Amino acid sequence: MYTSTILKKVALLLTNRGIKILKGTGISHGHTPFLMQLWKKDGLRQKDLYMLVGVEQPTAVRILDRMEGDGLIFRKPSPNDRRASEVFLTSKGKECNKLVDQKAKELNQVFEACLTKDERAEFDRILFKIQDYLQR
Amino acid sequence: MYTSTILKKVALLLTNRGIKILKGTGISHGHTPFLMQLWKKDGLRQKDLYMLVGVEQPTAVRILDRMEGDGLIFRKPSPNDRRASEVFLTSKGKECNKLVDQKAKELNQVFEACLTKDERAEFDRILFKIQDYLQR
DNA sequence: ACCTATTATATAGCTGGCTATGTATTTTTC
DNA sequence: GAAAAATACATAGCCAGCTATATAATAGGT
Repeated sequence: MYTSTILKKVALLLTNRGIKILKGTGISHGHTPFLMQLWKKDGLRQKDLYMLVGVEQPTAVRILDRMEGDGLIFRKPSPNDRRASEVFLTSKGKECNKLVDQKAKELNQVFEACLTKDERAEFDRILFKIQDYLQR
Repeated sequence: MYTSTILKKVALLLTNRGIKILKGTGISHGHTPFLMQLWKKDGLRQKDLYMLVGVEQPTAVRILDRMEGDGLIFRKPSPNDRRASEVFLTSKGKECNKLVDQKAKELNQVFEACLTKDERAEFDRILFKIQDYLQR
């Protein structure tokens, strides 16, 4: 059994659990990494956003389109660069902060439920190591 | 930073690397887990296949449709149950065994390149533990 | 034997990942 | 300063995940 196979399977199981946890909130699991970045710093450009989130530009465009349609964000043309648009949270986008963070913590409790503290620390450390290598 | 976030990000990076590695082979990354099961045991029912692969039934149907279109597999109505179809490898599907396994090994070398043997063993062990928990 | 429930596959339609390409606006280079 | 290169975003179209639902066949209960 290849490590990449099991890793992808676990990621899929986690994603599906995350979807279930978010059901009924009106927030999609694809929105959450964008929301998290915007809660940290509002008014980012699309480019900054998709670099931080780690997806390609057209993926971000479509997710932001839906988030805009759902009333979570709005785009404003950048005053400095007419090619660029800046992304801002609506009040709805700001207010769901606590709810979504609670749901994210709930998902993350999977690890607390099945791993020891040492295992979690080691797991995180190894994941970052792999990420660094793959993004070298 | 949540463990689930970094785990999903690493899985995405790995998936994309796998896609690059498979480019030019005519095999899609979604096909490989199905091929691997069929190399072990040919003539499985669709149901057995998607259970083993760990995806939902409609996901499997569509991937098998494409694999059939690509000449990797064919479906045969089950003699025992007229609802079911059994999935068989074509000669093309059988012959790509070595190539695809080599590509899978190549992808898996990511882990050998950035982790020690002990880290790999620990990482696998933890992944299986999480998988067991999520599939409880 | 029939009617119901279950099962196996297929279809429709959503989300989120990608590459390739288009369009408008900088930025760079000469 | 004009042409070329680069950049920011949008669009088109593919793949792979999902849920909900349809269809056909089998299995079960009375």
